[in-house]
Amino acid sequence: MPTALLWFRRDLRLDDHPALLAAVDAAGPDGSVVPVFVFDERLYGPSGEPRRRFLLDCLAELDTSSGGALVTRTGDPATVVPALAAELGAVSVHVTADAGPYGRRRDQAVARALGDVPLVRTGSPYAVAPGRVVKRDGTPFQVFTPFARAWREHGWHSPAVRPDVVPWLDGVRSDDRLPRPDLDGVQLPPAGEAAALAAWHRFRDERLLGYDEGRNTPGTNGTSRLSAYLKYGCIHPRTLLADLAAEQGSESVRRYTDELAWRDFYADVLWHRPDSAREYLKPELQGMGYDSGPDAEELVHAWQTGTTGFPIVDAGMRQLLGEAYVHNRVRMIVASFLVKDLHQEWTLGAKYFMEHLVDGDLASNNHGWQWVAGTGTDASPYYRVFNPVTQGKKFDPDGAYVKRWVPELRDLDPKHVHEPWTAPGGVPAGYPEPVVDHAHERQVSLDRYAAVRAR
DNA sequence: GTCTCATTCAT
DNA sequence: TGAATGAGA
Repeated sequence: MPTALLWFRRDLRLDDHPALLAAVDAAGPDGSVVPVFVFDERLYGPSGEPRRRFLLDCLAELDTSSGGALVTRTGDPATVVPALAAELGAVSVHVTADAGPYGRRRDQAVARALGDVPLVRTGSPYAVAPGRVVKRDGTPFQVFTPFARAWREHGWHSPAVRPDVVPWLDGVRSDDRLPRPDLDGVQLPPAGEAAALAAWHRFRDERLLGYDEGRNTPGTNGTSRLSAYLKYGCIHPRTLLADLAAEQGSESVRRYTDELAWRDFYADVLWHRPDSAREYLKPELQGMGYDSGPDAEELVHAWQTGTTGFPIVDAGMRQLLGEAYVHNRVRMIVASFLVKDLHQEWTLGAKYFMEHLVDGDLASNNHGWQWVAGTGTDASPYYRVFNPVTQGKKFDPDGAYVKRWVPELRDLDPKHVHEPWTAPGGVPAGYPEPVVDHAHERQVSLDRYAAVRAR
């Protein structure tokens, strides 16, 4: 009666799950599979309450779909996993490979601590496992477009077929449950695999063909909203790509595929440069002049709370606090504002995002911030400074997004909503005047950039 | 084969 | 500006 352990991490689903198939296979016809999740303070601690809550809810769903068999334990995986394996006399421990810097170290430690019981890594959270797509000379890509071309050429497996029956072993003891964070009104997406599939099907059937247009207007429901599900592996990108294959030819499908390629690209960059989540990929920009002191702290606070007086920035930051999510276009705008207008290091914004986002993913988030800051791998011919007013007018022309999140501006005519200081009655009561002069701060940033480049 | 250069292109 | 690529030295 062999027992195989299936250790879930960022793969909280049963569909398209190669490691699950490997576990079922290892257990054999008479054996059983024990699903386990380990709460690791190193990951759970810094997650922030929205992700902790979402994770707990995903695990509850996973427990239900595995017939109540899910075992949860708390502690250092290098201790907890071998202890459970010994307790059950497990023949092997199965995981989806983790490509992150901490996950790789952790898995090495667990594999070592398991001794004779093999830690079997099957599959990855990506369409193409990080490290696989390389240039002809074998070195990694540093620019997205050539990476995406090679990534498409490389291709990916079809989704793994869900097993008809999994011989889950019931009744294994779990540690005490962790408290479910009370988020005080934050609206999270419904958790779990079934919700992820439903969200995907709705997007695919109703909005995918309008994605090319819709993805840039935060006031409309134009994006897939799958990021939190992808983060926790409630759905695998291959499942999405398999469906997309049926709809080739449209610009929207190509665009959406590109977004999945960005996710793989950033995971690939992190794979090759494990320090790039914290360290500047262009180290020279670390020496730029950044602001500090009480005034700077007050400006950062205005950014964090959505009270900068720039409507699109405030709307974005309030969406972050209200939904633990921000529309992608707006992420770039608020990030640019913190780095270029408030002269803060990208690391400060990346950290704040990671504390509040339900979809917070180290590779996508931190490299996205580096992209905006101009410190990333992406070679840009100019120093990007987003203009919050122009961006607002362009991507939220009727002000629907701003008005949803900034009620103080609801009565403004669309032509004033992105620059309320031009409204006939001035800035509406209760809404702040702009905390900085964008034209001035833009110049300051450009000057500091020129200074650091001249060195 | 390997280096050098011109061309292309960047959400 | 600089990465990627392919042609030519």
